[in-house]
Amino acid sequence: MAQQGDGVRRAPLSRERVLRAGVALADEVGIAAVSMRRLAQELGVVPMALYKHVANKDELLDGMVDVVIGEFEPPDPDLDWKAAVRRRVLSARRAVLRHPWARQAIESRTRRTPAVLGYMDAVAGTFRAGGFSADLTHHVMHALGNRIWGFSPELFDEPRGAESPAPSPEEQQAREAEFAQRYPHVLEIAVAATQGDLSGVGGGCDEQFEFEFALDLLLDGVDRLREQGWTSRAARSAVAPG
Amino acid sequence: MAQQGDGVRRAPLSRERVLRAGVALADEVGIAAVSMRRLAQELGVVPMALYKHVANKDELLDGMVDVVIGEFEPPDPDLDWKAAVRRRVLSARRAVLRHPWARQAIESRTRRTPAVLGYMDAVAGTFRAGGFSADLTHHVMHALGNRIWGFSPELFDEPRGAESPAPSPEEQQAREAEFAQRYPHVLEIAVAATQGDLSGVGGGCDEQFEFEFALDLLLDGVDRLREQGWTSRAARSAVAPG
DNA sequence: ACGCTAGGTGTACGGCGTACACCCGTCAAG
DNA sequence: CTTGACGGGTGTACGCCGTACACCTAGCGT
Repeated sequence: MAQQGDGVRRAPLSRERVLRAGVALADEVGIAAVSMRRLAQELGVVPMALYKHVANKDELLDGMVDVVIGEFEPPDPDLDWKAAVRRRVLSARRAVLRHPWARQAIESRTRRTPAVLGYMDAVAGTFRAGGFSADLTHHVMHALGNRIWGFSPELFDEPRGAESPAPSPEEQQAREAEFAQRYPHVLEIAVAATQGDLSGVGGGCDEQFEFEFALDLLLDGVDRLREQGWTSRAARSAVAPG
Repeated sequence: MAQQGDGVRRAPLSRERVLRAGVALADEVGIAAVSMRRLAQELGVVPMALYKHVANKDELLDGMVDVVIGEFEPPDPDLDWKAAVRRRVLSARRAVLRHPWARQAIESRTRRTPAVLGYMDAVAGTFRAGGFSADLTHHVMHALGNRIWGFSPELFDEPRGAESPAPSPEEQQAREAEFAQRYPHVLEIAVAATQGDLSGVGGGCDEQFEFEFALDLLLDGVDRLREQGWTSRAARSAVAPG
């Protein structure tokens, strides 16, 4: 604990503290604004001090991802495989939504840290326990892809940052008309998504619903394959050209 | 064309030329090594010259993505919807595989450039023409997510960069043993994927097969929904808690 | 009392994106 | 033929970044 009391003696750094501060900082200012210097400042410390706890910035980011993964909650072990996977994935989703930078961070890094492997192992184990062959489990993990992490790319999400603030009503209207002509189908599905309310296309889209839609589509699909005793060998030969 | 001949007079820059050079450079050295300075050097020009053709680096990257999208081939218009989507997506995949940095770039930017919108519109239009409601089309687009771009996250891909080069045979074996104990299911599916050849887990995984597996799973799933006259309204109310 | 070590410090380097002032070749108008 | 505007390449400079390397110091086991 070191002698305190002589003014403002700060708690000692540690890898743990550095990573947590990194997560907190990214939550506040976005991942792009997280730099070693900024993080050090936040911790009341000189930049190089961080390097005693993380090897470099890449490892910092990996560690921050691990912190988020640590927030995933394991599901009730009594659930059947489908419910268990669903719960686990939706818990992952909640964690990722709490840390909006995490999606990007998880997508961009491919380091297989113990936390990453542990999570993948848990998901794979759930399929195996549910009667999936290792073969099918493997393909299912691939098919779920990002969805395992609780997110999927948002096709229609808001353009970031401020744009031209007020494009004048008639210009706005002209722009919409051109859009309708050039991208009729995009417009159409945007309308379907918002039930007619077009203020900010994409803003009215229920991401959670979309996510569960796709997740269940995949889970139901693979359930069917499992029931049918699907194997990749059979699939390959069925498809193989004469 | 300006007078040439007096030695090595270079062709004038243009937005087109800048973007193409950016693509070529990224192909060669990876997206991380593409900087305004490096790109300028490649073009035999001072860095600031680029800013006469692209507003900033972000716009450069958006433009480079557009170049890749421009390589996507539209499918034969006589194909039915499923085959048409499949062809279009697999063509997108080929383009993205030609430019390995593109996946990352597409994932990380959310700008809706005309090229992006045009592509989305074409895909959505194919579903609509195939008898999908705008509603279902919307959800299907979401469900396909990244897959529309011809890629999906590679769960198991190689760690990048060189690591500790030779970890000594017995240490290697100890490491594998620990791995097997800690991540049994990951190991199991890795074995299934490589049919027993564990040299470089993940190296032996047939990405193309995985991709088509997931794509067809989704396409067949949504085909079923379409046949059943699925609507999101019905789905929501069927699931809504009493 | 002594030296080891873990951990925080200070300085410095090379690279980045890009703001801003400049300059020069081309070409239309006078 | 002169002129002046303008599109596009140049040069300099600023403030950020990650991090190598040498250093210092407090606390501890001996």
